[in-house]
Amino acid sequence: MASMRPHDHRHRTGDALVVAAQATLVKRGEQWTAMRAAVFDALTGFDQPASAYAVTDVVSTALGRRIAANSIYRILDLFVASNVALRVESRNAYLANAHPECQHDCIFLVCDVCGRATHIDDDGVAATVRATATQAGFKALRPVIEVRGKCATCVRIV
Amino acid sequence: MASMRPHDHRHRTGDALVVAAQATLVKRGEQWTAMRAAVFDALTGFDQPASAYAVTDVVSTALGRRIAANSIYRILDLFVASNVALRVESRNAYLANAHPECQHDCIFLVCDVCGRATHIDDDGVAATVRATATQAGFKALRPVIEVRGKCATCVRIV
DNA sequence: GACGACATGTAACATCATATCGTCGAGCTG
DNA sequence: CAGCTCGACGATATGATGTTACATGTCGTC
Repeated sequence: MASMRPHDHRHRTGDALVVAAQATLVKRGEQWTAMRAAVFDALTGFDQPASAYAVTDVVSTALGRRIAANSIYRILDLFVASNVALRVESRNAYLANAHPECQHDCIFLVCDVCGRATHIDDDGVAATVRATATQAGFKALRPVIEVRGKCATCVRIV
Repeated sequence: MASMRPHDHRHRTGDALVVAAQATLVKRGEQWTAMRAAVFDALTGFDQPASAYAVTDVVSTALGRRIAANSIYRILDLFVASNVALRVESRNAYLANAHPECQHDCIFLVCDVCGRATHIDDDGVAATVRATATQAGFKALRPVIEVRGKCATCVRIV
């Protein structure tokens, strides 16, 4: 199946990722508040996409006081709009974007066994999907490409 | 962008579609009850993907008594499992499958303006997505390919 | 210190989905 | 026919997800 090789930017992790996220937000004229930092920290602390309420719990614990879910939603929405976080539509869940500085139509491989999601950027596949939409007279704004199945680890185990 | 031409089975409508849906269910050893018929009718009555609760309202009106949401969910789940209905993940909504007799990884073009969804079957695109997952060591079971954007009509209007 | 802009809090509500257990009727079997 | 089982559906509750409206806080600036 001919598709461009995914380009090989590094997927950032840890502090470097936080710095990148902050920079991305600031570049958009948004603030990097303690609250937002806490939400982003919470996101990076999960090993799989987290629901807004799971994030709420973690942030509440981290800050030592109860945070309302809608505050978290606001921030998650901002993050998604700013490409700092991503939303897995088929799971109603969020994760930190490992490279907020570049824009992709990303693809999620979501394991139905362990719940983990692998985020890959294959611009070739995305372009194919977009082109198909265009052929149908449709103006593609945001492709949602998620593959439900089993990850390499879980295929062996289950 | 090379992709197979979508094959040209007819997308069924109206009574023919109901018959096809019924046949599909029966072939799986499932019953075609009055309740299920009402749910399917409701689905075909919408011009866009409908939420389970919207279906509930329509079915309740049609039957002249209040139907509980969980009954509708049961039936919708059965329909989806039987390929008689499809679920738009990015909208938490359901629609009747225009050709329940054949299995596809279908693609939705979801208009964010008017809410309508166009259902296309491009096995080439789906195969590309599946292949990409496979390359990553992932066992693809159910690709979710939905393109959010504007339909041809709404692009002109808005 | 008054003001504006924006972030966050509070509360209520709306929507989406599942769990559990009870009832009913269709079809089987003795 | 009596009694049984089984699948479909009902009733109720609850949990999960997402939104709205408005109040309050915080901070930079004049």
